Order: sequence, then structure tokens, then C-alpha cells
Amino acid sequence: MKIDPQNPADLSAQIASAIRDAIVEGRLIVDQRLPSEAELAEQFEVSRPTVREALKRLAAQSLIRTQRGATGGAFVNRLSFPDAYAQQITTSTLLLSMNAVSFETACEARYALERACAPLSAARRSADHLATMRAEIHRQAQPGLTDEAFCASDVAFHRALVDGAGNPVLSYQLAGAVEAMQPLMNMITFTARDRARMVALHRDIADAVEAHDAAAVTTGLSALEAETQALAQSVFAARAARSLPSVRANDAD
Amino acid sequence: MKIDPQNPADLSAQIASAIRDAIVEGRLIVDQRLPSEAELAEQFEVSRPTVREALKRLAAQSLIRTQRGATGGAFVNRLSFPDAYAQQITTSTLLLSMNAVSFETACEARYALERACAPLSAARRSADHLATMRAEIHRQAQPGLTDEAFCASDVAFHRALVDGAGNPVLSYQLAGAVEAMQPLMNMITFTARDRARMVALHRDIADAVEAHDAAAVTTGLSALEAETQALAQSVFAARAARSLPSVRANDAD
DNA sequence: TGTGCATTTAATGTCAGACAATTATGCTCC
DNA sequence: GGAGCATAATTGTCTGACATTAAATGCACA
Repeated sequence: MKIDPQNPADLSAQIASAIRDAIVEGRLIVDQRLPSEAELAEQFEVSRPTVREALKRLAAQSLIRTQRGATGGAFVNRLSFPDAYAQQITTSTLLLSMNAVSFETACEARYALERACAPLSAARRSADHLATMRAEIHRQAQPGLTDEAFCASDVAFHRALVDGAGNPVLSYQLAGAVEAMQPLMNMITFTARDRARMVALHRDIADAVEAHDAAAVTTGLSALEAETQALAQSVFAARAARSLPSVRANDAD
Repeated sequence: MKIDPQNPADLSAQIASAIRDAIVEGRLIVDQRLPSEAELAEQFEVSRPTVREALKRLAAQSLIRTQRGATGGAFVNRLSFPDAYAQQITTSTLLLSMNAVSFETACEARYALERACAPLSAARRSADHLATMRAEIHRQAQPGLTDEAFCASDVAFHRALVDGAGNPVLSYQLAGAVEAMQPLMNMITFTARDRARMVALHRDIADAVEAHDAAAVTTGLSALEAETQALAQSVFAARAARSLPSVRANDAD
């Protein structure tokens, strides 16, 4: 069924790869039980700890789940949308934070993708999605909100917009783009006036979605992107100005 | 630095989670060396195999890499774009194949996302991207091409279009959407006439990209989506018609 | 003094065997 | 017939050991 070359490098990785291939190619189907760890160890001619390491690799990708007890074992897992969301978000977030992706690039990608949802969302949004968007707008207008909470609400607003398209695949893809931006957004401090402008733009977008006006949603998103980019640029410029003039100034704050 | 509650469930998962959090939150930075397995085992008060299982989980997500030898150990890995691509494609492919996502839904998501790249790609595409697109079109017009090769070339064409936007984040996000469609596309048999129509549409898109005409690229993508959806629908309808009329017909082919 | 090679050392990779924890099954007893 | 308990199968974890790898170290020799 699946074999293993004798090159003595990373046996557990090879075993994980073999099982993963079997799943991807459909030789192992959802909810099917894998052989027990002892049986796998015998098949691959390795020890049980090695098999276990391979299984943990697969578990980390949500490809299998394990269950203890008499009828337990490792089962091929149905990769659910929430699981996929979570992986997508983790990967996207790390990708952005570890590769010095500029705010500009990430923001551009995010809004480009979001505009892709606009026509669908304008056409199909349910009352529920609209209500969520309105509720988040209302929250964003509260005076005492922290920057983190404001950003979190912003994410919730945009996710409602995306989910309004009624296409789970689209929602899954966008989850990474929208959520991964949050750490970058959190680097910005929003003045009351900034927030007011963003809330107004959000309101425009919600109005357009309510009116099923795809073009207006697209326009609103572009305006929001421009606003966000300008805001970020001014914040970063101010920060650079504060630290550059006096070389190695005391940046004790 | 990182602790571990004593609830005796899945110690390796808890340890993996603790280390993952440390990486995501920036307490462990890229290329930093983790403590050795023996030291981690002591810190967390577990055995070395348990630590190893945790590390394998992280390795499966490309969060760490390990190195043998005297100065070896586990190091925080820079999540590269290619690594992220690969994970994205695997996750997306499995998500589609395991959740009975309709061709229609997946196709809609893919083309919606691709249209998001259209304006950027039209504005920024290099001569290189354009040449790749032309080359793939030429290949697709070859008569003896298998369906798999035709689909693979289709993917290459669309990836060139996406990469033309010059936004790596966008390319990363789209990789999943485009590549995950390939297994679904492979379920379709393309007649010579089908291929001719698709090649013509590809040529229209390439022309529009060459002319920096964003609107025409968008229109071309929409036309291609309509063509693909219609084609899939007719293929699936024909298949249903062949198997339905005589209940449990001999579908030996 | 400097270079090259063997040795040492520290780390991961793997193995074997054992015990603990958990859960379904079947059997016994009321 | 039903409730409770022993049993078995399986994963989760531990202990200790050895193999493998690759850098650092020290020593001999030029």
C-alpha cells in the first residue's frame, strides 16, 4: 500500500508524507481508520515512537484525528472550514510578520480581494449580514473604544461583508487576508477624527450593500483603502520624523 | 517563559501550542535557537519523546527547522513564500475534495479572486509575465495534448496573470484558489472545440493585459468563467443523463 | 607558527520495552 | 433482561539506551 525507501533521513517525515499522499490521492477516505500505531510500525519497519511522530505531523495539519480506547485509533479527518480558516490565518499572519511585507503591499492585496467579493455580497447579502455590519459600525462609533477593539470590530465588519457573498470558499480565502492584517493595523493609533472618517466610509459601504449596489460597494472599498493607506503613511512618516532628526535620539517612550 | 497546565490531555499538543504562541507573538524570533530537546523536556517536566512530538507538529507547519550535530537544534523558521504556497495549496485542495464543494462554488470563488488581480496585473505586468502567458496559450493549442497537461497549462497561464500583479501576498492567496481547482477541472474532458474556445478567451485576456486594459481583462475573465461554468454544467448533465435513465445502468466505462 | 587530521562533544534521530489512561465489548450476576 | 464489572485494545507517556551527524577542539607535524 505504501512503502518507504531506506535512505536513513527523517523516517518520520517520509512516513507522514506517504500517508498524506494516500489521503490527498483518495486512497484513504474521510473517517477511515488507519492501522494502529503498532501495525504501522510493523508495516514501515520502524519503531512506534517514529510512527507517532509521523502521526503528530499529520495531526498538526488537521489531516487526522486520534481517539483513545478500545475502538480508538487514528482516523482521516474531514478538513472542516473552521479548521481551514484557522490554518489559513496562522500561515498568513506569520508570512506577513516574518517577511517584512510592507503595510502597503498587504493592504493592497486585502482590498483587492475584498473588492472581488463586493458584487456577490451586494447581490446576495442576507439581513443577518447587514445587521452584523450595522452593529459593528455602531460599536466603532463608541467613544471609549481601545485601538485593539476598534481593529477587532473592523475585522468583524469586513468578515460580515465577505460572508455576505454566500460563498464559503471565498470566505475561507479571505479569512487569511483580512485577519492577517490585524496585527499590522494594530500598529496604528487612530485619532478620533480618523475613526470618524472610517466609520463614515463603513456606513457608505453598508448602505451600498443594503441597496444591492455593487458599484457603490466597490467604490466604497476603494475609498476605504485610500483612507487606510494615507493614514498608515502619515503615521509611519511621523514616527520616522520623530526618530531620524537627532541621530539615535532617546526613544524612551 | 512558557508554562503548561497539569490537565493531562495531549501534553504534546499543549507544548506545541505554547511554542507556537511564542513564535506568533514574537517572543521567539526568526533563526533563534530553541532550547535542546532535553532542556525543553526539563522545562515542561515531560519526557523527551513528548517534546519531540510537539516539535514535529511545529515542523509540519514549517514553523521550525531542525539541524543535527553539535551546534544543531531546533530553529525558528522564516516562513518563506514557497512554503506558504505549498501549505495553502494542500489545505485548499483538501478542503474542496473533502467537503463536496460544488464546481460552481469553487469556480465562482476562483474567478472572483482572479478578477481582483486584473487591474493590478494590467497595470504592472512585466514582459516576462506576458511571455509566459503567450507560451502557455501556444502550448494549449497543440493538438496532441492530454487533458491533464491542458489543465496544468491553464493553471500556469493563470498564475502568470496573477503574478503579473506584482504583489506577492496576492500571489500567495491566489495560489490556493487557482491550484485547488485543478483536480476539479481534471474531471472534465475537453473536446477540441472546447479547447479552441478557451484558447481564444485566453488570447483575448493576454491581449488585454498587453494593452494595459484593465476593463478588458476583467471582461475576458468573466467570459472565461461563463464558458467554464457552462462547459462543466453540460459535462455533468451529460454524465447524469447517461447514468439516470436506466436505474443502476452498467456504468462499466 | 600554521595547517591538517583525528578526537571529542553535543545535539537530533531512532529504538525497545514498559506502564498509565481510556473506552468499547462481553460476561456475570441479580 | 438489565446493571455492573472484568477484559482487551489502543493511544499517551516515560525511561534508558544507542546511532548518526556535524561542529569544535586539540594535537601532531611541517
